[in-house]
Amino acid sequence: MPRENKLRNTGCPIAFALDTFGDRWSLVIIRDMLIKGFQTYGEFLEGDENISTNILADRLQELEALGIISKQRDPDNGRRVLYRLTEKGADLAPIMLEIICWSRKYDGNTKVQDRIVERIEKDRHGFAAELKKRALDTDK
Amino acid sequence: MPRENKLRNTGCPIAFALDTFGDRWSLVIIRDMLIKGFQTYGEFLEGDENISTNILADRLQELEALGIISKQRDPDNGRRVLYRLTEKGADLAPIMLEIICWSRKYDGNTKVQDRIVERIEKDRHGFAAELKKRALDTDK
DNA sequence: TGTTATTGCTTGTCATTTACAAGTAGTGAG
DNA sequence: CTCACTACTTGTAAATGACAAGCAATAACA
Repeated sequence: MPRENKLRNTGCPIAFALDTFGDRWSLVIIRDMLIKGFQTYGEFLEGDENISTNILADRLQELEALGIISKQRDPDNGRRVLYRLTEKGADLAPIMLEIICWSRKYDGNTKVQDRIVERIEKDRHGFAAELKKRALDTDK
Repeated sequence: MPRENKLRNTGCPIAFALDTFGDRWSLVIIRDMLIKGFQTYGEFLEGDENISTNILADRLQELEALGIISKQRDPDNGRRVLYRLTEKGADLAPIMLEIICWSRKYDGNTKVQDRIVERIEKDRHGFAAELKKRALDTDK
């Protein structure tokens, strides 16, 4: 399906969200930024899941076009590009946390630190806000 | 990518979840079951998003293999097959609700009834539990 | 009991996307 | 002014997706 016909525009929030990040890689990149604090192409590339370089480049461009992330040359090192979450991107934190809980319940292989889980169960909202703040504070 | 190599198995809950429902259609089907109460192939097929019949058949089989849904012939009408969410599937309700909130915030075209949004904001947990219960109670 | 309609699929074809490998371009450091 | 680092682009073969058509089992009806 060509990219420009990708949008379903049915008014359904689930369809809209899937048109935005409904693929195998977008949320992995967003996780890298939101949870792991990654900011560069190289960091994404060396993540545990071994994303292909062309797919990574494509997704970064797409996520930027969708307003989920922004890019900027590193002022301190001109050959480095810094990717950061926008507010729209950082607001995916609550979804991310619910996904973590679900996977932990149903995947024996999933590893999540106990303190993370406790934190989510005790105060999802506050934890999401903290992740969002941290992601946005790397801005200048 | 061949289906059997699809699993990343990195221990990351986000990657696990995406390996389960990280595509353009799986969550749409689950939404149909969880929110709209759809149960049959024909209902899914006639949904607003116009899913292709081969993709639908493939996803239903995959979701069943993953333990997200179960299928059974309708005892009252032998040419009909009833698809239902398992507990694993119904437990996706909290994720679904967070997605609804996010899309409503960022997609001007998204239509969600005000009472739904109020219900989510007021008591996410209780609302998710209600959706789950309703989905599982269609069982016999 | 034979015909027709309903329901849930399968098959075929072509376009698009993915994974993997290799190569290129701009920047900075020595 | 060469060399390495960082962020990409390009090429290719295989897998997946969308669209259209057809098939099979069950049930309703004559």
